Parts: sequence; C-alpha cells; structure tokens
Amino acid sequence: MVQYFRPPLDASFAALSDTTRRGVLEQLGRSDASITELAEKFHMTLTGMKKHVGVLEQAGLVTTEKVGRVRTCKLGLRRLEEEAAWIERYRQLWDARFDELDKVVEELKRKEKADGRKKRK
Amino acid sequence: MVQYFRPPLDASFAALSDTTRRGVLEQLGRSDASITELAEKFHMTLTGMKKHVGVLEQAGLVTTEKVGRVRTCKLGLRRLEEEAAWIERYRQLWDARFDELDKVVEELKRKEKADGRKKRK
DNA sequence: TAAATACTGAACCACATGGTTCAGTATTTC
DNA sequence: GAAATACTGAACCATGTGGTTCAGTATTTA
Repeated sequence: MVQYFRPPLDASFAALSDTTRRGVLEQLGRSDASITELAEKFHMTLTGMKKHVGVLEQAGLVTTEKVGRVRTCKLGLRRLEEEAAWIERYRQLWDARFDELDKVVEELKRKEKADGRKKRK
Repeated sequence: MVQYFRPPLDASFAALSDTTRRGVLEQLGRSDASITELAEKFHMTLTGMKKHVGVLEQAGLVTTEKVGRVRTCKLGLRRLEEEAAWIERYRQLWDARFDELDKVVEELKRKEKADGRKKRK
C-alpha cells in the first residue's frame, strides 16, 4: 500500500493487472461511487475495496474526496496516454520484427531453391 | 513463478508493470537474445533474468527455445491487442465522462447566474 | 578428457498483494 | 442522546515478486 516511488508506468500497469480494479475504473467511467457502493458491486469488504482504491489513487487513475462520512471516488487525471503510447510503440516493434523474420524465411527458401538447382546441375 | 491461471489481461499487464521486463521486450524487438545476454544487459544474475523471462513467457509475450546449452528468447505471439483495446476503450470512457462533467459545471454556472439575477431583482 | 560455458532448481530474503476480521472514530439520522 | 452508517487502521494470513547465492547438470571447446 505504501509504495514510496515506482516509475509511473510500473504503477499504472500494476494497477491495471487486477480484474477488480479494471472493473472499478469502468464503473467510475459510468458514474462516481462511494467505497460502500463499490464494495457491494464487487462483493468485497469495505476494507478490501479501500485498498484497491488506494492502489488506483497512487497510480493517478482515481481521485477521492471525503464529504461528511462518505468518500466519493472519481476517475483521476491520468488518461493512460503513456501506457497507450508504450503499447503502440511495442506493437510497431513487433510488426517490424515479424516482417523481418518473414524476410529471413523468404531468403532461406530462395537459397534452398538455388541450392537445389546447383545440386541438380 | 507458477501462476496456475490468471486472466490473460491480468497476466500481461502484470508482466508489463516492471521496467526490466519492458526493457527486455524492447530488446527482443530489436533482436533475439540468450538469457546470458539479457542478464548482462540488465545487470542481473542469470537466475534473476530467467525469472523475468518466465513471467513474460507465461503472459505469452515471449517464447524461448533451448538449443544445445543456449536458450534463445524471442517475442511471443501476443501482440498486446486486447491490452491496447482495453486501454482505448477506457480512454473513450474517460473522455465521455469528463465531457459530461464539463456539462454539469456549465449547467451550474448558468443556474448561478440565473440565481444572481433573481436575488438582485 | 578436462575446463569452460550456459543454464537450472532449490532455498532464502525482504517486502508487496489481495484478501480478511476486529475494533475503533466521525457523521448522520431518528 | 442513542443508534445506524461509512469509513479507517492495525493486524493477520497465504501467496507472489524481485532479487540473491549455491550447488548442481548438460553441452561445447581446447
């Protein structure tokens, strides 16, 4: 819970690596909610949900405000831009890498053919 | 390390939540590498790197093959499509949500003005 | 065949995670 | 003012994480 400092991408990807927390984000995308409401929706104790919200808050994905006895949770400022960008970059790398491998395979096939011809000659 | 079963998004986001592992993916995007090579590049013991590769492998992000005494690591089949899609969907939710809030704020401002006029009347 | 290389598995460490219960405190509500 | 509500913090639990060391095994190389 303390999590003194983690690179932001580490923290947000870690926050996203739990089904419940992704669900909470989706829920908050539809409407703000109190800890109690979230705990009920996700079949969990208040304390348990509070911890999840804490993780999301640390990652900048959620902000909360307590008014009276109710703490209301909303989406935070982080819009997953860096995360989307990292993944996009990776996908480009991946595509390039597999294209390259395809070329190598093609090259091998061509050589094989040439070899076959040589041998047959 | 065992990780019997985790929803795929859980596993891949968890795999991405570590700087070293993201680095390994970027490296493998440039060229395949042995465990030893990766361990050196990331200043870590062989055993330590082997664990990271294990996590990436479980998440489908890396595949490995051992030939002789060398285990070679390459990018796996998972291209982060579901991950990109989840994040994209979230960003749309986020935008919609904040547009909505903007409207609410506008509405409040308009009412305030109207109230002001009433009181002054 | 001896030595070097490359990995592997077990065991350990400190700390994080995802949950719980229990015992509060602060705020409403009746 | 008593009771209900909403949260909070501490403590606990089992398991996971990110690393290590140490003691192997298997494969090359000289």
